[in-house]
Amino acid sequence: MQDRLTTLFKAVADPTRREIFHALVIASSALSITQISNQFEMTRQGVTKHIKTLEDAGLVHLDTKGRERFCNANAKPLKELSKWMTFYEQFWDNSLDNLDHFLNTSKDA
Amino acid sequence: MQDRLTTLFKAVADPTRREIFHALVIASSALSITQISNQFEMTRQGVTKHIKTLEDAGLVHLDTKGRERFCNANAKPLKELSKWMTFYEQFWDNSLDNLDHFLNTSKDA
DNA sequence: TACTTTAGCAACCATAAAGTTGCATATTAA
DNA sequence: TTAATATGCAACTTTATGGTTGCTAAAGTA
Repeated sequence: MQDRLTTLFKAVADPTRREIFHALVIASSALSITQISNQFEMTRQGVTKHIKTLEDAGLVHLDTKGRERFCNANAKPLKELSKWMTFYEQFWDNSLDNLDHFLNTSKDA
Repeated sequence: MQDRLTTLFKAVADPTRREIFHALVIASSALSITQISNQFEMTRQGVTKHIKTLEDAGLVHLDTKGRERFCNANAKPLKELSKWMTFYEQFWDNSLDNLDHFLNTSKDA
């Protein structure tokens, strides 16, 4: 369907999803779908969809206990985004001389 | 309309846009819209739209010369994404102990 | 057993997004 | 001045996306 990087970037491109993810990261314990829903002005089903997207991206892990599903954040996949950006870091501060730097640092690699 | 982080993440969440951006970053000189279009199996208008999105995110700078518009990549805005991720780095390798680390590093801030 | 809570699933809606075609316009070349 | 090139703009199509409502089922509780 779509590559991992795209899945990850899209998951995080939605502001609501970033909020949910953040809430889970700083939560003192795993939160159920309903608990998360209560923190947002949105239906439970809406939250469920976002959780699914985050889960697909590997940013959330679900743990079913009885009738509840507890969500845990997993920040690890963000490493992949960070890694993608690494290449462009060399161009951050010399946007006008992209070529030179690129050639100098990669031609003999 | 939407916050900067969202604009940025969305710009970069599209694989075609990442390709265009990459092509511009490693290009030896600014490329015109037509020149970029020739590198992609897409109409010129399609590319124009992507360029517009990248421009809105600040990742591309346009420079009109005569009837042509030359595009330059600007990687600087990626810093903002990187900055966003910084907070979550502390959770990369201890996804199960999010709370503890968070409390230890931010409670007295 | 009856009631309540947690959640999934499906259908639906509105809007955004990716990409297209067609046409008008400005600039450059012949 | 005529032709060719580079582009923008607008309209349109298709498919995703964010969100909703309504219903069903499973798991606890009284």
